[in-house]
Amino acid sequence: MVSPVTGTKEQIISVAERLFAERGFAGTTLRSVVNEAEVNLAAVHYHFGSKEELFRSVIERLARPIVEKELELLAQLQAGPHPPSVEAILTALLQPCLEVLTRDSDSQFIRAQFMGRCRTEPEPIQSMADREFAEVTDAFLDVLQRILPEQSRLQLQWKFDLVIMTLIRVLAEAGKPHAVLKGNKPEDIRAATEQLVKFLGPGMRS
Amino acid sequence: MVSPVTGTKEQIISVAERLFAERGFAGTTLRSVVNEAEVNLAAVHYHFGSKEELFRSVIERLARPIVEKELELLAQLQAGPHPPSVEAILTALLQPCLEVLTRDSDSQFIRAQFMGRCRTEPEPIQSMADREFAEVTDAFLDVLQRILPEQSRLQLQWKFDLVIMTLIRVLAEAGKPHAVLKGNKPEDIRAATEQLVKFLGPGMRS
DNA sequence: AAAAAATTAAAACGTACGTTTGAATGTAGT
DNA sequence: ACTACATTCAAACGTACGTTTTAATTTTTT
Repeated sequence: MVSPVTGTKEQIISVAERLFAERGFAGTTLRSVVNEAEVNLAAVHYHFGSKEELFRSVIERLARPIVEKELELLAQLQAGPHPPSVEAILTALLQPCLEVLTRDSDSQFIRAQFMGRCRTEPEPIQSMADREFAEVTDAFLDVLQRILPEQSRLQLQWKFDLVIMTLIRVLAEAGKPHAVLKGNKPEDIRAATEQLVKFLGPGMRS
Repeated sequence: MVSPVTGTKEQIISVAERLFAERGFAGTTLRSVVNEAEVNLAAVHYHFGSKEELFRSVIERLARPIVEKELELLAQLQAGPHPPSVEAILTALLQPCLEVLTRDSDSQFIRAQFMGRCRTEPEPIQSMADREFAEVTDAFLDVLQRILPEQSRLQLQWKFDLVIMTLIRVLAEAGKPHAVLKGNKPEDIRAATEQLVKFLGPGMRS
């Protein structure tokens, strides 16, 4: 080993995350990944087996901390004495994403753009991401259903879906001139979360 | 000519629209387009010059009727004696899209998915679509600014962007089990528009 | 009907893709 | 030091891509 800042495997995942985010699955070549990662082409298949499995690895590394944080916040809300407000639930959903997805990114909001890709890529890519977030999706829908019993499950489902889509758009546009999310400083994240909750909260109640 | 239902050029655009929508720009091969369109491979470069120009042609055919309809509805609103409500503006924005994008599609909601692609493809694809809708975007922002003067232009811009993103998501998911938009019948479109306006209207006012 | 222009057709161009191979190198464990 | 294993490397594999070329064919014009 010459002196990679981190291991080959992590290096590949990091570069792949950015390129997949910018150019999509089909638009990203393994050769461009290994060039930027400064590793050998064959290393991808040695460590991951295929391009598709590399994509799955990127999803997993990204999703795990978000899912855990969201489930934790949701559990806290449910443990409280009073049923949580719509706004509190939305905050528990949006905050971890905004935090995790904008953290530790040397350049820009790569992880956010990557998340967006996951929802627009053709199968079987899309299902990979859905599966990774299925647990937290169900949990949130259950809580929402409890405090909004007058709305049908169907309504809650498409509204939740639109909330996620909004979040992803916000993240994908983060840092751009007229974006909600200006930067990745804690105050930026708090401000953006607050604005988004105000934007989405009323519609959630129908 | 053996017996193409319509001209070669239109045939190519129609198939390309669907495949671009399903697989994205990079994920769609010209060979798959000409196979399904039952035309010769060279016809693409004869009629369009390149893959990129083919994509532009798809955008143009799709955007023109929507832009015209939206500008017309907006002009009607402004011509009225009273300043229009947020809800009326949202309806003028959403209705034409829902109508045009779900009309005449033999199979499913292809045009809608295609619109979504335009916003997530890498440059220069994304700018192509932006340019095509720039006029109507500016017009809507101006009207919104007039009736919501207490909000900054910046706020209105990102909110408008989120509305468009929501619309695209609704269209992309149209027809699926838990979608807002159930089908392409007039009553389905009216119902979906109404639900969306209720969902987005309050947030628009902040 | 002949000439001109527009369109379609088949084949090949060079390039780049994901993947595989087999040898070279590094890293433990004994 | 030797063995066993894990990792890296350069090179090549077959395939498919966007594009070009040249000729055949159809359509339009005169």
